[in-house]
This record gives sequence, structure tokens and C-alpha cells, in this order.
Amino acid sequence: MELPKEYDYNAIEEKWMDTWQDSMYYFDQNSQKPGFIIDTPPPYPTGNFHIGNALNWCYIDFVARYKRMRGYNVMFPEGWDCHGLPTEVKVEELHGITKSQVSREEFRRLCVELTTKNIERMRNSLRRLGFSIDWSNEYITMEPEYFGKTQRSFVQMYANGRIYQQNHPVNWCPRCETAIAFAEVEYDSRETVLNYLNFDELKIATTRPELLAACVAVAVNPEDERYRDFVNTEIKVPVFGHKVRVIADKSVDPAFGTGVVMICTFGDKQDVRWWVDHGLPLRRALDKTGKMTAIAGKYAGMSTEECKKTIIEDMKIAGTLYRQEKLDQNVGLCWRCKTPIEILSERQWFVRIISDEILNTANEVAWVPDYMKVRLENWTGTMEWDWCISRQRIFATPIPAWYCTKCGRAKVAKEEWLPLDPTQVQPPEPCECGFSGFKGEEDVLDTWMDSSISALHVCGWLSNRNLLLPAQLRPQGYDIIRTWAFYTILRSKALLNIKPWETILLNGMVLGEDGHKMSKSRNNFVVPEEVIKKHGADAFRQWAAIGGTTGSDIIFSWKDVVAGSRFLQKLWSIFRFSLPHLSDEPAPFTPVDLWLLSKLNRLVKDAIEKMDAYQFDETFKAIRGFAWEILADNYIELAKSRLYGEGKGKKAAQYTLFITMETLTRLLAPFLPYFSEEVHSYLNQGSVHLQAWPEVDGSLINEEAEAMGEQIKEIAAAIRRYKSENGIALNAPLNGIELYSSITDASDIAGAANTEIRLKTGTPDIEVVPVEIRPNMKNLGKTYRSKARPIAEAFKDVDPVPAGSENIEIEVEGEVLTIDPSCFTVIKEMHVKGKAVDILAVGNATIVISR
RNA sequence: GGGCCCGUGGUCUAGUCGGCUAUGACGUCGCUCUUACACAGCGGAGAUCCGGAGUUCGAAUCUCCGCGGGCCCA
Repeated sequence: MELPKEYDYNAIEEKWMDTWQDSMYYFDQNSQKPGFIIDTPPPYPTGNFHIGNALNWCYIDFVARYKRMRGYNVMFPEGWDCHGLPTEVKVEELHGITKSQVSREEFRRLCVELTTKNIERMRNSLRRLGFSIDWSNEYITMEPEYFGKTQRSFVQMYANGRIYQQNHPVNWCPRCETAIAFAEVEYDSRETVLNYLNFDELKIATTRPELLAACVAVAVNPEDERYRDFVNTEIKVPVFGHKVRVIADKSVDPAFGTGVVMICTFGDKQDVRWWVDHGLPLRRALDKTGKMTAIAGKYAGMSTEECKKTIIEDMKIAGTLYRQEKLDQNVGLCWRCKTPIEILSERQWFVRIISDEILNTANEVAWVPDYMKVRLENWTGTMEWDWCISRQRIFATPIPAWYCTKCGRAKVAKEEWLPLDPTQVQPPEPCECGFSGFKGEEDVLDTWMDSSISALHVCGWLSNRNLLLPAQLRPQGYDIIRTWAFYTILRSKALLNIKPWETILLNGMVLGEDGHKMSKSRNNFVVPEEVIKKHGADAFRQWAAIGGTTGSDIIFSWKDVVAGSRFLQKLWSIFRFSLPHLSDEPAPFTPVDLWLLSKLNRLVKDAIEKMDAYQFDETFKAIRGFAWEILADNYIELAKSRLYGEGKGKKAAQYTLFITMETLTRLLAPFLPYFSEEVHSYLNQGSVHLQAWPEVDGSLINEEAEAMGEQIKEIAAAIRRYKSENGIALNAPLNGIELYSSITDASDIAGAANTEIRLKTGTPDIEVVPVEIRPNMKNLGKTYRSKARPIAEAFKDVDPVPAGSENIEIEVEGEVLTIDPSCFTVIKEMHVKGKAVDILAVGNATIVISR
């Protein structure tokens, strides 16, 4: 059978993608094998699978395929986190409408339609990348089967007091017109203006004069001598004329501005703290769209910016504003639309955060890499408010609650009524007050409420099968530790009091080739489809494996992808050479065979250790190094003459090559699913992905065999180098080689050198001259400490010839020391005694080549 | 402003519970089409391991300070 010379990745990958059956990767509910459930991140169905996702999925797939081969019953589910603002925005854009122009149901229908289309596109990308996804465990959060669970989780947490409703200041995006959680606030530094105002008898400095109407107090530091007499007096707010109290609070910085600060409801988070601490009243100057309210008088209806501009002008004219200076400040922005957020007090639903519960659970989970846990701890430590889970949007899980139109009381649904949309259906029982008229809750849930039960869902929660929580693995990016990881732990504990997973595996961010975050504006954006088109999925997966250490950021690099495709070609060439020579018939091994098999078994052992520690780069590099350097560059070169000849070692080489190729194929399977399947199809029946991981044959790991093989390899390499340096063709015979060594079988060397080799014992007829004594600092330092360096220096002056390999007596700092041979190495050179030969020294062996 | 990670040949990178000649890839230079592979093989050049101080017989590796980069956050 003649294989094509070039590895046609495209044809082969497409072929296997069409051949493979989804059922190969189904999780078996009735299996006796140990389970391995992966809490795969459900991506947002934008329609395009991002390269960062692709990296993460590569990691997941390496683990899933490896664990399957190691005998686990693996579940690698695929979820889709459908709800959220980006889809709403996209739908408005596509149809040229705003959400208020159509009914809620119609708008929702359009969102579902778009999402369904996007999911279908992304499924294709996932398949093409060769991910062994269990499609029987796919979940889609916008479907009633899933969001019904989100709603039931809401009801359960309401029942156990973890969810409550309250009027509380929340972060508010005036553009999206919704509340958002702290986790969704981004910060950016901007330049703003600090305005100095005459405030009755005081002078204050503020960056937000437009909130003057919302001023509820003025604060000074209690230590500040300048203002001591004003504390607890009332002063008049300029422009609006209402009176506010002067309060003392030690968190006021006397050095900032005038040392007097106005407190508004609400300019920023600090205002909220003061507002709570001092029990201040609420003055609402902003509405939900970010426009000024009636209390802003003539400024009512203006946007904050218009109001700011106008009021500054007015105050300048009135002489209220007497000074302005520039100030750098950090502004909170909505992470989706980058609009500066406001803080509004509204009735919202909250989830109670219990920091200790999160921290304790985080400690029960293994973090890979471990330093990532600190990020969760730091975030948890900064939580000031509970998690606001209500959103004023449409495309999301409806909050299953109603308000009685008579008494206003909130009625939360019973679990058995779910799933439902309270704006579409009425509760089947009356309010506690006896009245039966209800208005459905129009607020919906934060999408993290959907995705934070993913672990529970895939583990069988609220399904008619066994609950298998905790899952074994949560793979995710470190950028969503404060959200997805945090919320998942919270919910798993709140609902079931079980940790969600045993291990969390963090992947880094993919950076563009310029070392910066990939973004369209930087023009460093690469999509997986482009890479696959140019070099195939197996090459892409190699970049993911070796691009960087697990958890660290990894720079996308075309070079690495190209190197990956070259390795595929190299492997293909190895296989193409090997195929006609393979035999599964055992035969007695030669030293070189034993050397290869020892290396191979060591590799398998190594790979298990590294894969178990999620060190994909190390694993793949070890396998690649074995295939390229040990197998291709050395073993094949050495065994070639046996394979082409008809001698007694032929069968052993064929058998060794068979074992090696077969094992190597299985080791490569998690990384190169397409390539390994192709090769496997020539060697065995069935899919390589249903095979077991290679066993380690400990009896074949043998130091002596390795040392012997290593020496043979070194000798062959030395002869090859000799030919290369002397301009002799590599296949040209030499006049003759004498080999002085402990080697008993030099047939492979002879074959590789294409020269007859005479084996000799003892010493050749040459002079061995010690030329240098080189210190062994490790031993020397341990023994002689501060004298180590002078001793090393003194070695230079010792005559190496009589020194031999015995103890050396040396005088250092007036003291005579006896240094034993473990502290130094005698370097020798060989000199010819009047013969026309060249001498090569390799370890203890000496090669004498007749010219 | 805080936290986390990082700074190693031209480029990217391994190594970091201290120890001899610092790993590999790409690039580069030279030789070679050797019955698997020129997308290759063989050989070479190329590194004050960011700077400074300290600990130590000995530091890329540990400690401190500084500079620079990235990310997450306030």
C-alpha cells in the first residue's frame, strides 16, 4: 500500500468528521466506570466561536479524550447561554425596531429565532475543531426545560431566605435601562472637572454639580478645625434652596478640594455608604433613562450632561461657581455598552451573599493553577452589597412572581407551576388578602442566574436521574472567576449545600500576535475558522497545547500553528516509512529495540503524570520530542539496515516499530484526533478514540538498556557528524571502523554507517592524555563551602597527567587538602600513535576510523 | 489605588523547593536531494537569564527595592 507523500489534513479531517458518530462520546447513565463530569462553559451564541473559547475547548477536549481512554465515563456536555442584552440589541438592529415597538412575546420570539440560528453555526465550528462533545447532553438556557430550572432555583432560594426584594441603591445603566451587578461594572480612567461652589457660608468641591438637586447633606472631617463650628448646623443648597445638614464623617478627606463634600443620592458608591451610615433622606434627581426629574426644577428632562453644562453656566453667572480644575477620575461603565453608570434606588430582587460560605467552599475545590484561588478570595472580600439579580429587560428568564393589584403584595410562584411567564399567565390561587387580580412581574433575571446552575444541571439536578454533584471538572477562563465561578459556588451551596466541582481548571486569555488583547480595532484578531482553513484543526490544537503553560496568557502565533502542521507532516512521513515494515509478531529484541521501548514506556508513564496535572504543554512536548528525536532521528536511522535487510534482527525491528507506532498513535489521540484516527485505521479496527490509554510496561523501563542504546545512538551520531564535517556522503562507506567499547552488537551502527565495524576490547593503540581537571561544583561546594572556589581555581595549576582518577592533593591557603574524585572530572584527549586514522570519543567508547 | 502573573539568544518559549556546558521552536549561516520526510537531515553562530542590592561557598532560580509589560479589579 502506497501512502501519499503529503499529509492532506483537509481531506482527512473532513473525512473523519463525517464518519464519526456522536454516540461515541455519550455519557452512559448506567456505566460501572468512574464518572467524570465536566461543567463546560456555555458560550454566548453570538454565531462565532471566539479563539479564546477555542483554546478553552481544546483544553477540555484533551482532558475528555484522555479520561475516556483512561477508563472514565466522561460527560462533556455543551450548553448555550442564550439570554442577555447583546442579542436584544442585535435583534433591534437586524429588524430596525426598538423593543418597545413590538410585544414582549414577539420580541422574545425574534431573539429566540436569531439565537437558534447562531447556535447552529457554532455547532459546526465545534465539530470541525474535533471536540468530543456529548451532544446528548446539550442544553439551551432559553428553552423551558432549562429556564424552568432557573425559575425553580429562584423559588427555592426565595423560600430559604436567600433571595429577597428590597429598595436599595443599585448600579444602573441608563442606556440599557436596567440594573446591573457590580460584577458587570467596568472602570476606566477619564478626565473630569472639579467645580468649587459657594455653599452658603461654606465652599465645596464637586465633580457632579448636576446632582445638586439630589444633595441631602454636606460632610466634613470631624478633625478638621476649619469646619468644626458648622457641624450639625443647616445650610442652604445653592440654586435649589433646600436646606441640608452638615455632618461629620472621618472618611472625608480634608485635603481633597475644600475639605467639604456634598452628599447626593447618589453620585457614587461612597454616597451610598454615607447615606446608610447617617440615615439620610432620598432625593431622586435622575430617572431610569438618565434624565433629570421634577425636583431638578428648570433642568427637569435634561440628560445629565446637558444639565451639567447648563447648571455650570448658570452658576458661573450667579457667582456660585468660583473655580474649576481638572481631575483624573475612574468612572464606572456598563460592561456591555460602556455607558457611565448611575446609582439609582429601585425595588429590586437580591441574592444574599455569604462570604464565608464562598471562601470555605473555594478551599474544598482544587484550583489549577492554585494561585488563581486568590482572585476569588480578593473579590469575595470586596463585596459590599448583595447580588442584584433583577434586570429590566425582556430576553431572559422571567421572574416567576406577581403583584396583587389590591394589596400590592408580591406572590412568588410554586415550583410545580413552573416554567411560566408571569406576564402571560396568572397564578392559579388568590393572594393572601383573598383578591385574585395580579400584575405579572416584568423584571427578568440576570443571565448569571441561568448559567450559575450549569453544574447542577449537568449533574442531573431536578431530572429523573441520580444527582452526581459535585462535577469533577469546571474549566473556565480566569476573567470570569468573579462572576461564573463565584455565582456557581454560591448557588450550589445555597440550593444543595454541596460544592459544585472537585477541580477548577483556569485557562488564560488569548492575546494577539502583538501581545495585546485581541480586538477588532487593534487589527490583531484571528478566528479559529481561518486557522483551520489554512492549517487544519490538528495544527490549531497543537498551538493550544504548547502555546503556553496552563493558566497563563497565551499569545496566538501563526508560527506555532505552522510548526504544528510540520509536525503532522513529519509524523506522516514516519508512518509512511513504517507502514510496510510493521509486524505484530514478537521476536527477540536487540539492544536498540530495548532502548526505544524503554524510552517509550517512560514516555507513557510521564504522560500520565503530566496529563493528570493538566500540563498539556509538557505532555505534548514530551510526545513530540519522542516521535521526532528518538524515533525518527535515531531509532529509524539505526534500524533501517535491519528493516531493509533479511538478517535475524529484522523481525524484532518490525515488531518494535509496530508497538511504537501503535502506542504513539494512542498517546497522540487526545491532541490530534484526526491524524491519530487516520493512522489507527491502518493499524487496527474501530476508532482510536474508543481505545484504552497505553499501559506502562514497567519491566521494559530499564536504565541499562537505555544507557546501552544511548551509547549506540551517540556513536552512530558521531560517525554521521564525522562524515558531515569531512564532506563525505552519509551513505558512503568508510574504509573501516574499530570500536573500543562494551558494546556487543554493533550491527545497527554498521548499518547506519554503511561500514563494517570491528569490535575491540581494551584500549586502542593510542595515547589517552588527561588535559584538564574540571571541578564538580555541586559536590565540591557541599564539602568545602567557602574553600570551594579557591580549590576550583587551584585545579587549573595541577598537572592533570599524573593526577589520573585518584585523590588529588592540593594546597589551598597554606593548607594541604585531599580532594576525592567525586569533586572533579578529568578531561582527556586522544592522540594517535603514528597511524592514519581519526579518533572519535563518545563517553567510554572510542571509535577509530581508517581514512 | 489594590491584587495576580510575567520580564531568559533576533522573536517566542522551557527551566525557578539554588549546583557543572540554560531547553525547545521560529529565524539566521554552512553543508547534504542519505531507498519516510528539502514543510527534511546534519553542523555552526547567537544569552551580562530587565536593573540594583542582599542571603549563600554558589543565584535565571530565594529576599528586598526599582523599572517595564499583561490581566483582573477598586
